[in-house]
Amino acid sequence: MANSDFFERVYSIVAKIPEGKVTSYGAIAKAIGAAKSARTVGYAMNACVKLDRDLPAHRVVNRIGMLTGKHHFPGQDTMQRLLEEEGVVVKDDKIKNFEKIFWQPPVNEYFED
DNA sequence: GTTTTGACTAGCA
DNA sequence: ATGCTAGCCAAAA
Repeated sequence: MANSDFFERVYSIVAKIPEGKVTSYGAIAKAIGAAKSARTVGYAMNACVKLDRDLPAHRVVNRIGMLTGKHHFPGQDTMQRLLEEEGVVVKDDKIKNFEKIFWQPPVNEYFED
């Protein structure tokens, strides 16, 4: 199917992140059946910007909820601003109540194999 | 082909 | 608790 590419799998999950919620690279990696590929997930996100994807990359942070990828956005504070616009509280480059607004991506059966 | 890189994570000092 | 090291995987050079 269209998700044959690793990037497409990542994009499929990221695109499903509810507004006002966030998730981690590791969670996404696990959801697509590549729990060890958390780094590669971030790699895909960097590529997604170049591809002009409408993915909510600002909702994806590392496992502790820190905005590690903020420097990759057009503006240095763009990521945080986008999050705050959705109601996500960000403090010192870290998401407040991270565990509260954490969104666990559903593991699609198509990704299991 | 091999090497480098990176928006990660878990473990250890 | 904070900081560093090593392991991990996929794409780009």
